[in-house]
Amino acid sequence: MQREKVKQVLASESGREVLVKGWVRTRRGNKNISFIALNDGSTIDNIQVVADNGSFDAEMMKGVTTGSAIGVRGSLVESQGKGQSVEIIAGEIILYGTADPEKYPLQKKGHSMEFLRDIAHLRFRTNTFGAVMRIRHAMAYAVHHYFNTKGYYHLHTPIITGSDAEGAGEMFSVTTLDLANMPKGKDGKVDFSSDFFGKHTKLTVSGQLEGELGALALGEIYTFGPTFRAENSNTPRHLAEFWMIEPEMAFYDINDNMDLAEDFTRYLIRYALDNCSADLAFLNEMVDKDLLERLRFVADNDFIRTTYTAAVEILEKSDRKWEFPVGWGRDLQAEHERYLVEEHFKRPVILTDYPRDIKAFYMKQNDDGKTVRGMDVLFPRIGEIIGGSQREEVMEKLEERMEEMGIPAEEMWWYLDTRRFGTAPHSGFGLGFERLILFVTGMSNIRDVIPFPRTPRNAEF
RNA sequence: UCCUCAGUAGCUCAGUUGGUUAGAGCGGCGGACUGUUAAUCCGUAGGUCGAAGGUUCGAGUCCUUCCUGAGGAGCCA
Repeated sequence: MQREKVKQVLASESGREVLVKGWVRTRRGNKNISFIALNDGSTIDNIQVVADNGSFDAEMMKGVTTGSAIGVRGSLVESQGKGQSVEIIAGEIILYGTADPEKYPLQKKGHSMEFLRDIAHLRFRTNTFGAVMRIRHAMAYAVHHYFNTKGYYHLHTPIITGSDAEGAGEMFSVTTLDLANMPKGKDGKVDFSSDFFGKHTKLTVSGQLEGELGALALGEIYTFGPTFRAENSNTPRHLAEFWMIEPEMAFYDINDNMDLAEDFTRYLIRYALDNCSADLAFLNEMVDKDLLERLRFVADNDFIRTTYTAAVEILEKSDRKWEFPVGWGRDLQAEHERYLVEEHFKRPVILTDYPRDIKAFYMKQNDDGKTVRGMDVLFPRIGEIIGGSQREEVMEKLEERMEEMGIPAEEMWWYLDTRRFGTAPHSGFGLGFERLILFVTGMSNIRDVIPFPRTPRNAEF
């Protein structure tokens, strides 16, 4: 007999034999009858299995407890009780694996997110993490679908890089040298010439620079891969290992870039609303009562687009007391961004044209000599979800900026070659995948939207 | 990394100005109930009070250091 997924069984007509396999969420009942809520991960909903205890081996039935894995063959019938439309009257129960109730850490009752983080290997078996992981999958699929439909190519940029100049944060070193006995050069520094790659290599902090190389030949590309930042960040919005989506497009200026960023994020949110309704309904009920309303609002309304300079004026005119000073040339603090998004505009905001001195070397300089064509997309609750820019395509200006900021041009010869040979206007951005999932699920800590979070002092599992 | 708060049973927490034998709910276990929905009811076991020092006749409670976690800030996606 063919096994069916709970999702299909729940959606199907009663009056037939079915076979399901999954994990027991709860078991209720008395001496004579058992009600088993069975979940197989295909949907947040459980199927109720009704078992006449007398018809089954008593020793086997003792093993059917919360967390155990079972298979059930039986007839699908209209439920006599309330709370579900159909249920399975068990004809045969196969006990695959028991879960000692005295030791199994998951209970019928809710657990704190902190506790579940300590048992991240088992937390997939909770309603919340099942929902989050199904949504995470749907969002990853939607990313690829979106770009494929638009003619973008998925480019696999390297995880291991020899470049020192990505400039997006502290990096993890990658080496096969003996850590207890590192070879030293005459200057006392580590000599990497005998290392695996013959040079000092690190884990990537961004695929952007390589992405630009692809875009300036293939037209439109995107990356979607892991990214590593060795920053000692302890916040609900940062991970040391996270996934980032970085589209890069030839012949796109900053306005085209903004159009894409907005269309892309609103598409993803609409996709979740259209395809993850059961999981979102659960999260809306149990995690964040405003979730669905917020998602619909963002999907249905245009983002505000304004400049850094205009934003500073808004902040200066407000009668709010700022913990950090506001002024042209200063970077916006979290409190400033939150005010703009959550109180002043009350919707997502795209800020552009930042002072050049607070942004990266590769951003295109404006004619005013003061600002660059960078853009940040700011979302309610989570702040910066996207950072991007039009890239500087003029060789002389790029070299000048690198010189000013101490970026070694000789190590970046391959990057500069794209400006040397057939340079063209181009743009791109980075979307933090986990921050997107945070927004879409209504979860409050980024460690709870990735299966196995890597944060300072934590690489368990 | 900085600031604030927290760490007591498997989980979530209470524990008074320092005072006898450290409590509750849930979960587990045993029992009752022929249709339950986080079932209900009765009973029961379960503790190195984060760690190490210190103050005191006496420390879960006060002090010091450290560890761990959370929230805020910075870095950013």
